[in-house]
Amino acid sequence: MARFIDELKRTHYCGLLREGDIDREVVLFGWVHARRDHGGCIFIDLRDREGLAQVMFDPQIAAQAFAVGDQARSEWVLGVRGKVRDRGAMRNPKMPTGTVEIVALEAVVFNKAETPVFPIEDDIDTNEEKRLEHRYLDLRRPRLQHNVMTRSRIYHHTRNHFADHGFVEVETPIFVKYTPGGARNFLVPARLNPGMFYALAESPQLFKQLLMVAGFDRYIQIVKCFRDEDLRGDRQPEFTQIDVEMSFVNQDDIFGIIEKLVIRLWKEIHGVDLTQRYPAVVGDDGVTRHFPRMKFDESMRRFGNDKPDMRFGLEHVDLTEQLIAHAGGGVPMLTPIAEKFASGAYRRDLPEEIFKGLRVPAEQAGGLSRAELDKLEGFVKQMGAKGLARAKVGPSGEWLQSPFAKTATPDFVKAVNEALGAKEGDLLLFQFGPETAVHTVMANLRLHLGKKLGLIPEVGAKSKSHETGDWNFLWVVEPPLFERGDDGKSWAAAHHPFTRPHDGSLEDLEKDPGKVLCYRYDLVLNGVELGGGSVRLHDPEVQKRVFAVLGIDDATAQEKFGFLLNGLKHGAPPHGGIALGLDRLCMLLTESESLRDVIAFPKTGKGSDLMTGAPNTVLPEQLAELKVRSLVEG
RNA sequence: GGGGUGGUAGUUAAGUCGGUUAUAACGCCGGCCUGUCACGCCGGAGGCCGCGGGUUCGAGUCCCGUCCACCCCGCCA
Repeated sequence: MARFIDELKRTHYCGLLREGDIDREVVLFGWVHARRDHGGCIFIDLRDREGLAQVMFDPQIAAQAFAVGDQARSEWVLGVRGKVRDRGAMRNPKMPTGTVEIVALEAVVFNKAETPVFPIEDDIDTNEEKRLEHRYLDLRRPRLQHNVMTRSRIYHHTRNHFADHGFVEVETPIFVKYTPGGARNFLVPARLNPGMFYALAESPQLFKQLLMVAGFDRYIQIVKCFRDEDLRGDRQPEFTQIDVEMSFVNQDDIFGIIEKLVIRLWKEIHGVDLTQRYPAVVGDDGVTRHFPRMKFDESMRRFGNDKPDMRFGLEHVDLTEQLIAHAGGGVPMLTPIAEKFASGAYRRDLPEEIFKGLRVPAEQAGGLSRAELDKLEGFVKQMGAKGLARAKVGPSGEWLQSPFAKTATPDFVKAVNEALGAKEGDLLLFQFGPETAVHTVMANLRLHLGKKLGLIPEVGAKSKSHETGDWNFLWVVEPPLFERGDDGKSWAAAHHPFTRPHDGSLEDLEKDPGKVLCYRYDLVLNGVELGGGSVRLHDPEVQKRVFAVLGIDDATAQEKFGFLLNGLKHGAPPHGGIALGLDRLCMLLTESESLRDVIAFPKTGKGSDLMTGAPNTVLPEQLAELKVRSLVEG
């Protein structure tokens, strides 16, 4: 074996051999991808991270090499010295290296391998469970190799981009002080301080603000974050953010640097020039903008969430005004809501209950059978909806097959039809009740219908979205600063309490907290939240007023966030920042269906690592050393 | 925390109304084959039917519980 590696160094990656290498003597190292034995001669497709190359073993040419090829099996690790030759008429147009093959002159078995649990190729239908158990095999598959290497290039371009713009990369602690609010924290027992715990940082939020106070001016970090919440296909307990903070900037400045990064990444990774779709627009204020912006309020009204997928229609229409104007329109289910508005119990500008409709145009609605409509009702019920009122629009605009049809007044029907733009054959779907519930149901219903009706391009390797340029970016801006607390009466910070209120909203802080907007923003791509951030509150007076609304007194604020507040008192520059979800960015750039496909060693929906077996129980002695007792029976 | 789907050979699946020896494809092993590239031909091995209880003369199949994975809601920036 000493000859290979010590004397014979690799000269080429298998997957990169081309016609230009013909007649060269090469040394290749790789895995046996496939072996075809013809008795006299043997073909082996040798695989490395760059791809496959066909190696031909001929006993007439090299008996020693042939013996290796004869013995070799799937996934054995080989070294081959050989000569590249033209395959002539025998070329394989399906392979990038298909015009050439390597005639083996000398070969070595570095290692044998057990029969692989599943084939090392794309488009396998093996359970994800099996794939995660043997992740080292899964990662050998070309698609995951590509994803992991693409991710590496994303790190590289991201760091270069920020370095080019004068950003300083700083590491912040992972073991941090527990701060209340937001996501649940993972806790780490502090052995040197019995009974005490560190929290794993859910983000470097407070530290990056303090780096601004420290004067670093522009901060970047590609950083792991930890949140102990329930998981999804697009959520992991540990994930990576591109974390950014800048001093002496406004919202436009932050958008500018992020838009440039995104444009650069799409150019470098996909070769797509996003500026064709999103050319620079210089506003009256002299600021250059690329991506469109939408106010939070408009997004909720039209799409029911703050991350609209604008690649298709099926927008929502708020019909609460029509409901009020027609006193419930004769529909018993709707009348109580109208009465609440009439009596003044509900405000029109901040309604507690609303009535929304969604129109499925006739050409798409025709494809939905009665049974499928009933299934839709099941779909919304699993999200807590009481039902899914619907109506088919008749020739004269009348409602058919509808629970509202019997009693709805003609004027109300007409008003609703007009608001929705309803035409004959259209299907109308309605939802009414508490605002947040209606929005959740309608937003999910819209996405569900979009997929079902084929209005959203398929995600995955077969997707052509990077070719057709269906990359739909959007900034969602100006959300409310506060939302109702769990009790429905108090106020809680919608983002975090250090977000700067909108200039025009300051007078509402005490009068009408629900109306206060703020400098917070999310970057959305094709309905996926890529990241978000805010301009921070650096005025101690306004900060005090915000805490007052939240019911946090000075002592409590000091106890919870003392270190940040102290920092802000010592000369804090105006600052703001953003964090982009790197995993999601990779997912979209590699057009993967799951976050797990862009993370080398991901965890399952219960947060376990099927390969290593984490988390696991520990010995009583280990707990004792940490002064921790488990409540679970061993 | 709630709902849905699934777990049978190494892998992916079939398995009817509860009834003889649990099927198939791919993979694997052996033999043959010098131009294959989804190589081909002949032969063969391979099973705790997720786990634990129950019903029954008899359970892969029915019932109860439990574990695991995936998807959705809640939760989560």
